[in-house]
Amino acid sequence: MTTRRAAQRDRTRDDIKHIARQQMAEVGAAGLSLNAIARQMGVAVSGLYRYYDSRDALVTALIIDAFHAQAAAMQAGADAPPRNAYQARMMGAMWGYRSWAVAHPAEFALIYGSPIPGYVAPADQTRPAAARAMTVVYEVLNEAEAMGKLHAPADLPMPPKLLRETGVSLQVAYLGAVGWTRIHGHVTLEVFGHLDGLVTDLEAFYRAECATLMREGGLQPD
Amino acid sequence: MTTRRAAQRDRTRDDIKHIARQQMAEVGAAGLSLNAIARQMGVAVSGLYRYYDSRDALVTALIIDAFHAQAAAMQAGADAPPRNAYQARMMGAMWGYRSWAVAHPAEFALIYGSPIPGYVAPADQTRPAAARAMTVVYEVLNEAEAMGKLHAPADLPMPPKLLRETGVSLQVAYLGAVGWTRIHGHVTLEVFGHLDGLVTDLEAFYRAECATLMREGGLQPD
DNA sequence: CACTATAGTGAATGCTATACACATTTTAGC
DNA sequence: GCTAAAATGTGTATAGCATTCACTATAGTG
Repeated sequence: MTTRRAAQRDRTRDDIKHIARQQMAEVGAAGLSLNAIARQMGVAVSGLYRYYDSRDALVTALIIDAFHAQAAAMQAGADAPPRNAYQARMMGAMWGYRSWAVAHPAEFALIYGSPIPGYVAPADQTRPAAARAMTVVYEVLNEAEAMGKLHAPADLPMPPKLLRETGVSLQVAYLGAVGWTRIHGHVTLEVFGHLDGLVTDLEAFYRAECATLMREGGLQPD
Repeated sequence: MTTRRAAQRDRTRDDIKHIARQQMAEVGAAGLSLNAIARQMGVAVSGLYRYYDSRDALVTALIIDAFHAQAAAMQAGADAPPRNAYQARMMGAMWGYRSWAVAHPAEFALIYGSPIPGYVAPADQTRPAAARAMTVVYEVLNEAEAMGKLHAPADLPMPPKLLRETGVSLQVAYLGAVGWTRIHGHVTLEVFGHLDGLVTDLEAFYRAECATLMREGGLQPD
């Protein structure tokens, strides 16, 4: 129950992650090097293994952090407008998704880019973190739906397990999935630089797509 | 002007790329290893440098091939229906985009996933290859527009340079960009496994999104 | 047929992750 | 306050990686 040493330990683990994020920003997610981290920390590389079992374990920790960070950005965006301004809240969440991504391209690449060579994410740890983002959206949509402000066309069946476990309606699940794919398409192309020269004003373009999406979902302007 | 030796050389280069693609399918794009390729070819790794200046040079070649392969898949999809069945041709191109991606996930990751650590693509070589896919779409949309079958809302300015260089109209450029972001969002999430459990029937879901897109663009059923 | 350009080899360099044995420091129990 | 245990950190060793270079064997060309 001692916390003197445990606290120190946590601090070191955070230091490692912090430097790792820094390096990712420079050299990219897959270029993460324990040696480089140790060098910057002024410590022997073998010592890092006291804090993370392997490079993969560190990557997993970074992935989970990244999912949480993005979800937090979305939550903040969704919480800013008044409670009953559903469209503004949705817009806030979607804007948070993109803002976080363009501000943290390497961490975005880590969670949504190509999988790292030998690495396989331990689903039991990363899945819950990944689900948090969707939860933010579901929350807003649920409330809008309860107020009768949502009229999305859901002409396709959705996974029963998803509906059961999240408790959302068919239309909420459908709109969530459609919304995510659209939003994500723009964001991932923008972050990886594939929209350069194709679009004039990336922010305006994104906003327009979000507006279209909400119109389609029957979410009226507040 | 001899071609005896040159042909042999080209054949070997293709062999290398072939094995590289094979390995990418197993270990992922960033996990590509010259050593592993040489081992499988039963040759000394240093010998590979006679054919590609570096690992990056090989990667560049694979990227260009991948862009062309996907564009070819789209072209084939667009060419299958009758010339004046514009909606079917668009659908064919979009279906080709996704089909190629799910059939070649590693190569898809190579061109649209997170950038490889130290690697920077030589834009002068990869850009033209990357643009080919969009050209396929532009071609169909141009013809549909000329026939008065396209009514896309283009409420945003598009890059003048793009319009000038491709010769497409504002609405075609706009619909192309919107379409790509949507399509790509679904495909990239599907290929990287992020839609598992979120969507019941991935193909039906994709088709529905494509249909929505074309309806929005004013492309009538043929 | 003889010459030469090329293909291919093996060794060397300097990265990387990881494992292990050892030394040092810090904490906990008495 | 002292001692035993636990945790931290180091140095070394192994194995895999990309890349360079000097060298040899060979195949294509004139």
